Amino acid sequence: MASERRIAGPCQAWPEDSAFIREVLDRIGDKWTVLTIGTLSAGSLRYSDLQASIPGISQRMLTQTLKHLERDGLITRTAYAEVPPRVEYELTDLGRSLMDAVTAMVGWAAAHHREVADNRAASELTGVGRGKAAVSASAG
Amino acid sequence: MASERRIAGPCQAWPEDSAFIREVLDRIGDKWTVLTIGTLSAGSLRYSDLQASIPGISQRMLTQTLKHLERDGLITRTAYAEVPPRVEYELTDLGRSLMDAVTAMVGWAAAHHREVADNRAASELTGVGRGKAAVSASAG
DNA sequence: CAGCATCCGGGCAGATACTG
DNA sequence: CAGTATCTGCCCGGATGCTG
Repeated sequence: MASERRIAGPCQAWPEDSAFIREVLDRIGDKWTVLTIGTLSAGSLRYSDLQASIPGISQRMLTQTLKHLERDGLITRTAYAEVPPRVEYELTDLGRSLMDAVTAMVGWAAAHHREVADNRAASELTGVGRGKAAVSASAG
Repeated sequence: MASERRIAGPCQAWPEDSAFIREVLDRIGDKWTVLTIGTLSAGSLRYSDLQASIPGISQRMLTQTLKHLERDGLITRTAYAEVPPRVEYELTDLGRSLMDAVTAMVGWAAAHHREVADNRAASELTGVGRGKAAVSASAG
């Protein structure tokens, strides 16, 4: 909604400022960012919950990811000055808007990662995309 | 279509195998991959055209990206054994299906990258997500 | 034209130890 | 519980030089 001013079809060259793609990729293209946003789609969660919900993540990466997301206004951080410290993270509207893209990505992954893995395995056998590729002879 | 068996809503924990997300992120989460797929959405293109269409890309990255995409069955590579060598790359159906996700991502980027940059600048001033964050005092 | 091989610097990201 | 700080290895990614 309210977006595709550019791209979205046949486009030979990028609008010279493909930098904003880099911007977004540096953010949502990150594995941990996607997982974090997806996890936060459930609603407000605290630090330890996030760490528990995202299997392989380290404190460093979780903290860093959360900070970046907060900096960019994708999530909010609420710290309660209690005796047992408690900090809750929640998606902002902007963060939720990003969820659409993330969901599309995750959806594609869920739907096609099998195919990809299959093609990958097949390529290993045939040697496609690996070393010298077979040349399709054609009229010259 | 035919995808969201999981996620797509309130999900506390990832299905233990968030590995497939890593899979997809390692692929389309890459800046050059996104740009390459987006560029190939125009149709069949040759190596030099791709390099010209993607401003900052190096031969190394272009070649690497193309190989990975070919390995995964997202694009096809057709080499013509002519005197002036010519190689054309084209998206497969699988590659085109990925375009939806990529488009969503790019669309979000185009629509909100301004907001993100804005929030980012504002955070720099207030110190949010940077060093010590202000603690919101609350009832215990 | 369409690649490949190599060197090399920078930042990403894990493990570990410590703090409020 | 919710982080911070540091050390370090690894891989990304650019620049260069060479081939078919």
